[in-house]
Amino acid sequence: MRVIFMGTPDFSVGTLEALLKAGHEVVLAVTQPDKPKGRGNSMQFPPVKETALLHGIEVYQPRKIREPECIAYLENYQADIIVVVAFGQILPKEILEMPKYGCVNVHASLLPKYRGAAPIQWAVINGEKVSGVTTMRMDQGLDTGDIIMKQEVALTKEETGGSLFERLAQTGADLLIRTLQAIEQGSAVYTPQDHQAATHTSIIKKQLGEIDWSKSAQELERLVRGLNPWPSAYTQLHGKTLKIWKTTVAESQTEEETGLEPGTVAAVSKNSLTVQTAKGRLLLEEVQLEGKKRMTIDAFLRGFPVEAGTKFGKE
RNA sequence: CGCGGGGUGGAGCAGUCUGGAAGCUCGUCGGGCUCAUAACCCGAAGGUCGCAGGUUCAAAUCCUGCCCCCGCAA
Repeated sequence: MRVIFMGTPDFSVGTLEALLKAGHEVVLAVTQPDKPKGRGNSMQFPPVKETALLHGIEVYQPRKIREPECIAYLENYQADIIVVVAFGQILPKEILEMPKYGCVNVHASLLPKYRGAAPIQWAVINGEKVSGVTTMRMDQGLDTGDIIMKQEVALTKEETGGSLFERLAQTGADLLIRTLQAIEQGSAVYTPQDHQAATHTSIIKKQLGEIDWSKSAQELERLVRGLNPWPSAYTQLHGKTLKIWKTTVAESQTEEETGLEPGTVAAVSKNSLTVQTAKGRLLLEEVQLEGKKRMTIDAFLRGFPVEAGTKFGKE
């Protein structure tokens, strides 16, 4: 099929490549404008642009896809279908109705659950056992279109936002190819969503990573996993930012909660550090002090001794 | 030129301001103790102090340029 692809981040790249591999004719890649990124604010291409250029696909980077001239521009390509994966802009009705087969979206959750911006991280943060990807025919609402296919993916105990991201990107790419096949053969079934059962996720802000020690150890352990590798969970130690990359919930919680304030270092040995939370204790296993590299807790403690009773968080 | 921290034996750090013998906590290797051990005791190896210039009797330390890593902000 003649396909226009819309997407921006790494998550979209797998699907774009799958489309090409499956022999579809990708006539245009639409992606967000280049933005200054990284240290020194150097300009960087969005991942989809990188990939498109690599395969000699034309790239289009409108600031506002809604503009009439942008819409007219897309018309020229006479695409059969538009595939949208994490594009980052809302498509107007004119575009949704433009291609013969409409616009198909790959969403990284089992709709109608986790509609919205960051379904992957939230699934991990909320401790879901199962998540997945859904393909749907887009309509004007946010992730409200009719479902075409779903594929479940089980989360592991050590799942991080990053690991699930990769797995769902791959799963999504496969599912999209199968979805296009079904559409082409006319066997696709469009099932309306159960809007009553819908849940929404909010966009992840960096501030979400600020550890609130008055939560339970289990919640915090999930938060750390969900926000790894981006934007990461963090707290403060002696006024410096300390990123927390990996933790485990301390096992034996039998001893009474000793009255330690949440955020207080409950125990230190030469290769472990245990912090009191509102409920249970958290073992820090991998951390990164501001300006330093990420390191295991024993390495960290060697060069930066921490005493029991030290408080984490803002003073 | 957005702001800031840093590069010191294999790991993590101190020392730099106030130039003048390479330090700390570990790891590694050898020996000892022990029923035993990741514990304890004794000893050893291992470093162009990121790179290149400069100042000086003398530079990890002061000056200049470059490379690399990282935190914040977007």
